Amino acid sequence: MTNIRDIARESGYSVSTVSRVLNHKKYVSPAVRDHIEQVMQQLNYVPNAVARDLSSGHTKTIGVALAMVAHPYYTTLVKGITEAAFEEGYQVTLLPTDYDAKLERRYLEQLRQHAFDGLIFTSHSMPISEIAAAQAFGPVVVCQDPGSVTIPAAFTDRQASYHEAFAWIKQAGYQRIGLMLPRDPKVSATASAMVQAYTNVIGAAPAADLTWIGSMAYADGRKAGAFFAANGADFVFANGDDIAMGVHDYYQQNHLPLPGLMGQENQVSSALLGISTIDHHFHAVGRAALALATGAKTGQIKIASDFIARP
Amino acid sequence: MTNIRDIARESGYSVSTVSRVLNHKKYVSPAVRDHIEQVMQQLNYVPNAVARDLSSGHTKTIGVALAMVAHPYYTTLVKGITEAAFEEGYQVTLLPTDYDAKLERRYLEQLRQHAFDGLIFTSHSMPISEIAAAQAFGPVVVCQDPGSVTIPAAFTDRQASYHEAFAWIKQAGYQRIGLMLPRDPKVSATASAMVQAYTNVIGAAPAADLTWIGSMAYADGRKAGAFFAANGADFVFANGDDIAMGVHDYYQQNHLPLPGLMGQENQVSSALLGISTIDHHFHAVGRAALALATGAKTGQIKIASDFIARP
DNA sequence: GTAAAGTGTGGGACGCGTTTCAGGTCAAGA
DNA sequence: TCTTGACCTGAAACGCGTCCCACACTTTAC
Repeated sequence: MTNIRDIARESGYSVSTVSRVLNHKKYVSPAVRDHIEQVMQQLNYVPNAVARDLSSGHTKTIGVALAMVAHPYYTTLVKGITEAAFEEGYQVTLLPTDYDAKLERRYLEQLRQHAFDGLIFTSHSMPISEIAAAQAFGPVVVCQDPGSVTIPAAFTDRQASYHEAFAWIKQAGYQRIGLMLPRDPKVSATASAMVQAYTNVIGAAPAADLTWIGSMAYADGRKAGAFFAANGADFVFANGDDIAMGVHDYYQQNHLPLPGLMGQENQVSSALLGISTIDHHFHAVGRAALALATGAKTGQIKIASDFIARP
Repeated sequence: MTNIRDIARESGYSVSTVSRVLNHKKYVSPAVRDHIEQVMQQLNYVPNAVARDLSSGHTKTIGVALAMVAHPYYTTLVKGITEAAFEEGYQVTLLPTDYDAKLERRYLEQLRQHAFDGLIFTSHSMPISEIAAAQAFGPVVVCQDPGSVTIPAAFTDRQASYHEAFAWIKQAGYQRIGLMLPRDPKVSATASAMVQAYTNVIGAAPAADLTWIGSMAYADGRKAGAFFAANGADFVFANGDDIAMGVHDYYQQNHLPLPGLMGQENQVSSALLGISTIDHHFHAVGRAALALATGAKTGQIKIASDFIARP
């Protein structure tokens, strides 16, 4: 591999001048520029990206920690992040966590080692306080409401739309309202937000026989369908449109009368089923998160979510 | 930022010894090791990842060029890639192309500059011959059948399942079989494979009034539905389950008699509609592509796809 | 006419870890 | 006793650009 010093020697100019040519800077006479460019061509010279990063002190890369790679929540978020990153000249590195705090810590350590310029946690299993402490290593962004913890965050304001959604359910006269949560509300901010809204609006916390914990995809919806059917739910509020569809299918295939249904994420499936859903605008959240990670914006960015009622 | 030389000076040992401690190498006496570790602790030392990459000559990063970030084909592929990468100690950087050959070239240039150790094209708009030529820059992998071009490739053997699918359609007695293609078959290998199978099995190339070009997602399916309804198709073979669902919805909402339908990708939606589909096993393709990009495997890896018939 | 400003180049330090090679010590085996 | 080899440590080169500073010369500007 030929390097910048080879070019300098071969062309008869200094490394500084070659560097100037390389970076299209001023103060190089046209003749010299041409000559050096020719030599670079001849020696098939390519500047080394890693050396550049080392020298410049940044990588123009943002790490994105995500629990699941192929899941609509993460996919949409990543799309927003990637899109904004591209516009800003950053690249995005995917860091799978599988909800493992150990892995999350490993990625924070990488941030500390300057492997990337910033780190976005699309979800996190570590305590938020620990993540906040890691800001000493570099820009860290979370995608959930950090509460009183001081840390850059981009997230949807779920409460407003959750309240709206439950009010809608209540008004429709449903009595036994089932709730599907992605994970235990003790560890999942999303789940606890749903429980809280349920409790506030309906007037009581969801009963155990109306609460399903651990739903990520369609197949979970089918399993949950059996659970809710057995427990006589007349409404099921799922944590995703595909999941709601799973519930729907269970009832239908077993020729049971369908309960009321509501999903989240505003995917194709809820439109198909004609059920209500909530659009959390994760794409916008992703864009905001990227802006925070690069330092283009600071503080906390709350994005409104929309309750989409369908009769 | 304190560096390895600071540690050497402060501890009274040489840089080499500190490096040995850092990398848990043999030939450091326990006492010295302890002492140096203590100094590193005190000075809050963290090795610089970029300097390491520069020195070691690799980044342990694989670039993944993809046309669309939030699309089931790419998502599934990326999941397979990421999963395998994690196991092998590699990281994955997402490189959005939006089907733009210019961007693809830019990423090849980055490979040349050693920004990553390998590059996977999940799809490509550049001519394959040009990509093959770029192998001089480093490992480049494509995810489509490269034909006679010599380049590492991981892809699904679509022909077998496409043939099976069309044979199934033919046997069912359909006469006006509509075909939905993601892009122009002149530029898309996937599209041309579909056209070829259609032609072989049905006995004639798909007519213009039965061919829809440019379908990526559900919404395109709805548009195509109008097209096929107007042209009297009695069957529609879509290039995705969600797309097929779009077609289905168009017919249903306009109270038209449903045509036969078939999708691809074996997603939730085809199961819901009870229509046939093809599972291309993109997850496995992704894993194979990663193995090729790291050099763990070589050559071309063809993965069988499955035709899933549903009455 | 002379100071100020702009232009063109080079030297060399800096960012930072890895690795090769040399030199020295000490104990086990012949 | 001599050899061999494992063990410990250091000097310095290497991977490769970037950037500040100095120096020299040429234009403007007043």
